[in-house]
Amino acid sequence: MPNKRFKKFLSVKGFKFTKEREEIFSEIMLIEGHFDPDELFITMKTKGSKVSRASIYRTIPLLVDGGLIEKVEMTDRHAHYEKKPGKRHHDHMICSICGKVIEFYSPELEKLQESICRKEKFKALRHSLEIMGRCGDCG
Amino acid sequence: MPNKRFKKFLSVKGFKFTKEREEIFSEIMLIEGHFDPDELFITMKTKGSKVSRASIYRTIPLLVDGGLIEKVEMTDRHAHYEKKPGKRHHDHMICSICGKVIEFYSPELEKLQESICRKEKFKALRHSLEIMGRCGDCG
DNA sequence: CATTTAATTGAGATTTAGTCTCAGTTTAAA
DNA sequence: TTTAAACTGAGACTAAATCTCAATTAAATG
Ligand SMILES: [Mn+2]
Ligand SMILES: [Mn+2]
Ligand SMILES: [Zn+2]
Ligand SMILES: [Zn+2]
Repeated sequence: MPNKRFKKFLSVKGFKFTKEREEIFSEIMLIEGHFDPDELFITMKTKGSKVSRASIYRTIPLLVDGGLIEKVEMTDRHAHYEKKPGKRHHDHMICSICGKVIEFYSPELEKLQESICRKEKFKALRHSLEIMGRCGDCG
Repeated sequence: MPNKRFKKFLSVKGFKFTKEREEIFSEIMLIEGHFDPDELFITMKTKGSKVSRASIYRTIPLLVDGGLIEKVEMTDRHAHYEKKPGKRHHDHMICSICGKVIEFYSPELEKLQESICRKEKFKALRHSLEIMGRCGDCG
């Protein structure tokens, strides 16, 4: 389970493996698709969790650093994340009419980006590509 | 001057060409590189402008819609923009160590994106690609 | 197991980017 | 001109994210 990876990451970094962090982490692992910290907080609270909003906002960057989730930074005013393993990297098309999000992955595009970075002597760690426009349904 | 383009855009959309909008627009055109709305407000205020923060926040989306500026949405907590004409579209590599921003433009990459969108029946209007990592200087 | 200490927590205050309200003003078309 | 709709500024408001600090807890050490 990815639980092991999280535990490992924490100990390597000298952070503690607390029940709050575990709870937050495993709740996130249940989520299919995007989530935002506050909606996660509400969900957990509804389920009876005592974990605070502060702990959620503190744990999320740890998970990002540990490579377990990634920021997808939607068009909205607040940050969105999604878990990384289980779903390989992909980019987004976002319809500005209906809000639909089309996930896509193009190996050619990824390759091309890598070669561009190489040319600039830039060591890419992650990237975010969002294409805004109108989806097929919205003409 | 791009001023004409802005005026045209406003009249086509049925919006009014006010002195506030003109002032904001021409101030932006003076800026080389990125800016954020609040720093623009301070700059203008310092120069003696009476334009309100609200008008700045109201005018910026108009300029984006009109294709005169674009959101670059930096890693920060608030939005950044930059003027579009004079400088053709480009994407960004951002060094997470020193913060350096490398602007690049790859016609191949743009072409590839277009063809991917066509495949999804998605009509792309704009996009933002940010590659995070470490620049040459930062190893 | 008991001790110790630095990390972590929750509650709520604080910050701040961005939006909204509304009465008064301005634009531009007629 | 006149007129109607668009626009403005001041400041209230919203909400995402961060911070504060006293109390708690993980986990290393003996
Ligand atoms: Mn990609
Ligand atoms: Mn591009
Ligand atoms: Zn759509
Ligand atoms: Zn650097």
